[in-house]
Amino acid sequence: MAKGSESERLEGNSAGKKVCPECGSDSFIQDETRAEVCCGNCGLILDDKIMDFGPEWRAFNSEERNRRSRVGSPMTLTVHDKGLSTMIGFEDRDIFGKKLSASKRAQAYRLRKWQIRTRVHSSVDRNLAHAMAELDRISSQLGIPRSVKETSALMYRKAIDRRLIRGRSIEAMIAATVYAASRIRHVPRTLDEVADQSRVNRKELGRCYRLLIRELNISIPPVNPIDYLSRFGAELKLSGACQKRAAEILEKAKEKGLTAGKDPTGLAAAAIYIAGIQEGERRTQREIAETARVTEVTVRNRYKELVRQLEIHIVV
DNA sequence: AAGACGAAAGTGGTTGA
DNA sequence: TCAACAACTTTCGTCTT
Repeated sequence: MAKGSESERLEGNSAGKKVCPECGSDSFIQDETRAEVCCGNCGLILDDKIMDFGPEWRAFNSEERNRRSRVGSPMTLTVHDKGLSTMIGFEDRDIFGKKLSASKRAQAYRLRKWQIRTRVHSSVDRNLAHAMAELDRISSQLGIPRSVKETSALMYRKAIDRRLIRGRSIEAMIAATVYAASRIRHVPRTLDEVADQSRVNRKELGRCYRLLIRELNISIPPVNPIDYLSRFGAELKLSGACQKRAAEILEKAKEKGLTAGKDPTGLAAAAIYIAGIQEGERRTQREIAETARVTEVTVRNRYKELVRQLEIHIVV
């Protein structure tokens, strides 16, 4: 729902159809509070100078001024202090580069000491600092857009509040939030992909994920195979038309109830195989199976099924 | 020779008693 | 807790392009 309205606005603002120069995807995420537009598939930031078109509120007191001010660095949840703090520097010089007096220097030293103590040395913050570093690592490995990263970070913070982290590994819980967030934001990664990039095995990851959604009362609908198309399509260098064709096939399959209980990656792979043949961009079953991380047999079974049930005629 | 096909046996996860 | 079960994987021999 939100995704649709975002991309509509984007297309409305620009002349012609916009596609990501990095991966060719045409889904974008627009974030006015961060003044950014990024690719919904690979997370490439396409425009970081968009205007805030919100009303120019006037402020009548200092509280309102703080709330309504639209300058300053953007807030982010992926840094353990949300990126808002000012660090007291290490050089004992003032802004003009002049040496500080002895008493000022002593004061700066004390401030620094307390800043470090309060910032990183409380156990929650230490945990968060570690977790956010891991989140950075994992999401860059998986090529995950920043909006998903923010969602993960938010979930992790909630998990800490609900005391779900103690006694469990930070890596496992972060990986679980990444998996969950990628599904929520419709750029799913498979359990295996996430597990491969963390030091957690698939089983443990699955357990943490289930715990997370149960305890935080999050309901995540089953993965829609269509959500995989842009990523697999980009990896296989398929045209937009071909990806669109694959999406149509999956829509029809869904209407006919052929998708229930089937591995969504396998379905996406099969649809891509069929669409590739129809659009003259044939890829072998093995190539597709590899990118979708299923076996050729699965691609084959699904595609045979689709062809039969949807009465698709393929001219080879 | 590469790709596609399909049978058969094996695997991990879910369901229901 | 266990067995039945469906979906998927692995493996392999055969057919097609």
